[in-house]
Amino acid sequence: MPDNEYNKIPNAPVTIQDIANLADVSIATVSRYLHGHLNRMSAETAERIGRIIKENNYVPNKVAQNLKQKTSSTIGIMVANVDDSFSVELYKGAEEYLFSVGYELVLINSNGDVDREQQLLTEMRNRQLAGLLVQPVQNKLHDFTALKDLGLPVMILDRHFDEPYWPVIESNNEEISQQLGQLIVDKGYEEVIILTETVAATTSRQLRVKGIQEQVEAAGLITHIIEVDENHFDGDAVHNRIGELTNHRQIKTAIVALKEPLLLQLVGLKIRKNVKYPQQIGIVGFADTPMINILDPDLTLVRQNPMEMGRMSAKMLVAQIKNDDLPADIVHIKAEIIEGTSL
Amino acid sequence: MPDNEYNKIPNAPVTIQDIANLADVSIATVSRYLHGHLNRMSAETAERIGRIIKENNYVPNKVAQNLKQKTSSTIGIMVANVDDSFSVELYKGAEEYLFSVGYELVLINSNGDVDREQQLLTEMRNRQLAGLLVQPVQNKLHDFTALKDLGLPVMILDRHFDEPYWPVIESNNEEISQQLGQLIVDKGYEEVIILTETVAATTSRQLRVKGIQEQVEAAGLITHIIEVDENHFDGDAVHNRIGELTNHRQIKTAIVALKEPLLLQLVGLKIRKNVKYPQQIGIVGFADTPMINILDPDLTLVRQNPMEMGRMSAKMLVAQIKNDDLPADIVHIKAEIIEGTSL
DNA sequence: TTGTACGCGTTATCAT
DNA sequence: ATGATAACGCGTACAA
Repeated sequence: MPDNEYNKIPNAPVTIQDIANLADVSIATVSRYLHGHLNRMSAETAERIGRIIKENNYVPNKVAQNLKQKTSSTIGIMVANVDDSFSVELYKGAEEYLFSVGYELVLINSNGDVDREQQLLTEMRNRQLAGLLVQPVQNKLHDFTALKDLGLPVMILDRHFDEPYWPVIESNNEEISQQLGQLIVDKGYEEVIILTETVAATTSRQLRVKGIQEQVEAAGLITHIIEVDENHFDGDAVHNRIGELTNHRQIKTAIVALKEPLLLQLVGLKIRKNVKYPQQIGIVGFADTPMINILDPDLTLVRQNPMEMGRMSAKMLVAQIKNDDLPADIVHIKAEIIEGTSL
Repeated sequence: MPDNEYNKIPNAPVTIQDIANLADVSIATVSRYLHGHLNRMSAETAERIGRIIKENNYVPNKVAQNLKQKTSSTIGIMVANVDDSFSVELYKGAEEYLFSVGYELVLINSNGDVDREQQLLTEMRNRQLAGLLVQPVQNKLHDFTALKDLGLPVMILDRHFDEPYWPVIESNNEEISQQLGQLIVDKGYEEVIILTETVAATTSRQLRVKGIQEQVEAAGLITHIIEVDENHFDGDAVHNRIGELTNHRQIKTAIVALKEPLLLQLVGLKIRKNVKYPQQIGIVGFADTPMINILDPDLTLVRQNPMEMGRMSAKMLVAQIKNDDLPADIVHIKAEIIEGTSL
């Protein structure tokens, strides 16, 4: 049975061979056309091939291309928590860029779970990825040996390891925290309470605490840290603890939430306990979605730029893929302080 | 140059051929092993192949598999808005299932934009997808002819078209809205205000309005509809409009927000305007994230189950892919009313 | 300017 | 019980 356009089953995808047959040239010529090597054929053939491709709206089979070129066009982004808008913004920024340059982006959710992250990393080899963006849950390079062994191009987002290996994209956590500390000092606060999850767990928290403390303690203020578990937030306990540190002594205090959900909790607390700011208590926090402003347009916020982080990391990843080198650098994306009246 | 294990470049992926060489069998035998046809070889060879596969931790190249089998193992999910937690939950449910059965899921964001959705649909053929989950922005089948022509397995999520074509997964919008209407009646409200974006735009809004109105008007209550644009929400205007419809006439009124962001706006409004419920004004709304409860634990909510919707749609999509048929059905996933004290 | 033929890693048919 | 081999759709030396 001859292999031409007359014996195709209906709706079967049209291949480069089909186009070649219809245009009465070889697949090599069609392939050249597809890759823009128009100078290697006559103007007429080029026109003819182009027309026939349009008519049959042929599009090359990416799977075959990938097999031939030993690459895949899909990139993975392993985020710490899809429920967190920060992670979603990382994704959006990366997706926008990658889509524009012909990659697809697969979202992988480690869900803030160390074990799940570990498992996904080992399963990584099954997926056929060209590269990986990671917002890690763990912070030791050692935990990522599975990934190292893969020899895959990688970018680290939002956090960094004890030991540099892959390039990193982060917010300027320390710098912006220093600015925040200075702002608190300038506003005449006398004490600072930092509300956060376990500080030791991530580098970003460490840097934020460090930045604030440095600046604030240089001005002679006292800082307290309240460590909580976001998933088991005990509003009353926190409220009492804050009470101990403030009311009883009539001291003008700034409360800093290092993460959006905690800021949200804080706002909820403020509403229920009917706290007024900023005469006595000032509130400020890290938040990345406009949503929280719907609720309280007056909040003073530190806003990061996760979308830009995603975009930048995607660009650098593609550069890595193309050059196949590993520039172990750190790029800082600037955060900004949006002043409301809550601080 | 002989093609065996001795001339491999370091770190090159190990192939079925490599395993065959090492095990001193043909690739056919290895392939049989991989597909579990252990009865078609001696126990010793099976053991040997298995061991060598482990030792070299070989894993089959999915790209090659896909090329051979004329399928890809990636599925797309085109959501209306990644900033909306509902869409994210759809994704999560689908991903969880698909991952477990060996597919990867690519998230595509139409961003609530009709033009972008249209463009993505036409570009769909470039991506090599096994199937597509769609949470449509448009509601006319006609707008999806590009997709129809592709002959791709498709599931429609959260909304449905004027004309059935692909199977649909939805919340039981009408039913749950009737229950909500009944609850409002039972609680002794005298009027109902529905806060929503343009009703005509999506079927789910139509069904919700219909369900509420049916039940409530059967009991003789009056309903008002306030249509707003989520992206240009004018709190004062809405507050004034509500004022016109309520305070001035001292009527016990229930306000229903058909969508989480609107409920959030409503709560923000309530806080700023210092409204008390439910003596005079009752508030209830559709919301799918626990987040809103952080803010106000007392809210009465209608909670859908988008994660289950995602999971179910993924299952049905895979079934479609395997059978290659199109059961144009509608599956309803139950929503539930979570009673707080705000209504 | 254009065509032939091989290989990418698998699967599956047909031999032996 | 096992092996040789032809596809899958594409890219690209190498020829012509």
